[in-house]
Amino acid sequence: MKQYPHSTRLLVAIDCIIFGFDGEEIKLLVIKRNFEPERGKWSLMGGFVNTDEDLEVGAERILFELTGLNNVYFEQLQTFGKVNRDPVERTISVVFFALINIHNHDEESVRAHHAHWVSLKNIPNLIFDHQKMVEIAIECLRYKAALHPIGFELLPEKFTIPQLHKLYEAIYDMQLDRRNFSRKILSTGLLVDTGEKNEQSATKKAILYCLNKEKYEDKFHSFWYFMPEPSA
Amino acid sequence: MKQYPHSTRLLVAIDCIIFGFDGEEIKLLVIKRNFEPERGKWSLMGGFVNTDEDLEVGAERILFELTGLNNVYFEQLQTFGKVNRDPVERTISVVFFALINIHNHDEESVRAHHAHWVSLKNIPNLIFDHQKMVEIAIECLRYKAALHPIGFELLPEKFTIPQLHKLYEAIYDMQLDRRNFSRKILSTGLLVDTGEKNEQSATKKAILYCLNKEKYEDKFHSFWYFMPEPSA
DNA sequence: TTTGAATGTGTCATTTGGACACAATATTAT
DNA sequence: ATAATATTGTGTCCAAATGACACATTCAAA
Repeated sequence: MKQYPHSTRLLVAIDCIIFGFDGEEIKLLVIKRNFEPERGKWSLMGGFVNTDEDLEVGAERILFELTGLNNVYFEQLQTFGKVNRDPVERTISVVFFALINIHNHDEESVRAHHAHWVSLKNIPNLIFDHQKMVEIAIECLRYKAALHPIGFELLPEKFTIPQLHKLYEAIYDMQLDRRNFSRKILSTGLLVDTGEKNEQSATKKAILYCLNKEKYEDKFHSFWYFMPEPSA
Repeated sequence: MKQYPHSTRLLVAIDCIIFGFDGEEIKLLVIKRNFEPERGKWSLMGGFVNTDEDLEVGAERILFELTGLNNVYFEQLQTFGKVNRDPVERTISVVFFALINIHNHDEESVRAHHAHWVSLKNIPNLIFDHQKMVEIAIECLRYKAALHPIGFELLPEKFTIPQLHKLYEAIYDMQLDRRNFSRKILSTGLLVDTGEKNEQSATKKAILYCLNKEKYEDKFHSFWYFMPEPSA
């Protein structure tokens, strides 16, 4: 049913950038391709868009295929469309990035796809323009995490302030004063003391917090940096 | 030369959201379609991606076609790919948004395309999902303008602080204290006094400033809201 | 010359942010 | 037991930024 006869149709792919946090570093989930082209090389997880499939649905499908997870946080990053980005045939790639709790994913699927978590500081060479995609995704993560409380997507439901602190240090690859960070995070009112403590600690056990869902939804879309705070 | 034989190719379009500022309001440039489908309805300016054309090049082509302008600020917004967004045939649309000096564009081309500048507060019904695209573009504009000095793209090279003030009030649709705004803008060091004054004013003539190119490039990529300022 | 609107600059109280000290908690070594 | 050590929670201090607001200056038109 082609009704725009004079226009060319192009292959449309989806690539997924999947971030996790192991408690020390931000990690990226990449696969070792066992298919052509570029078999044996590292790449992002991806696939082609099905004819009857929304882009977001395609992204969910691909994320599920690799991680076995269904309700993960993801958003569209950008679309890459340089003419020669795929040497086989011109392909437009719509790129998504996802944040998952690294301990939740299905290790079986990951093994099946020859996937590995790699440190952002030590990313192997990736095929095509995947390197660039990751760069932009990191920048986007830094952006959003500075303005919206999305970092929590990388942590378990219950988490401690020191964990959160390490997470933000990892995202921005910089040292953040522990005490000022704590004050700032607590002042948002996003954190709720669960009454429990992190029993895993070898020293003083930190308080386990969870998110205040209401405030979370509220604050999610406010950013206000250059603009003044709405005074009511 | 199709070498991914089992995948379906899709139509890929580009749509452009073009913002301008008339001194009072942010305006959007929309066209009245004189072609099918939806002839006679309002829509964003767009076109299909050519086979041998990068996405950005396509966007430039479309922007030039409508405005006659070549070096305008634009960036990729997002890609829209709902299965039924175009009733004729499934079409993926990569959306760009551009900021132009409203007084620079080629009125001839604009007339030829039956295009009009409409106020953001009074946008006519647009075809397909173009309404949604515009919503997201406005949000994106607010985002970026809060964090990066992109507002200047909407003004002439030489501008006054009151103009800038009105621009930001228009972008955020809110009142901003004139004096605090002035202080904040001046403290960035981005503005250079040209020594000239706005002769058009009927009352006190405001100082005309231009951008400090160096600081502009410097500051363009810093955003720092949640994160502390780098202390050097 | 006066008037009125717009523009440039300044003041002040409050809040926020960065640097840093110290007390509390829990494990391990003595 | 007790001390030593590492980690966590909370507080203080000062400088800088922010929001609310006053006042003086400039220009065209009355």
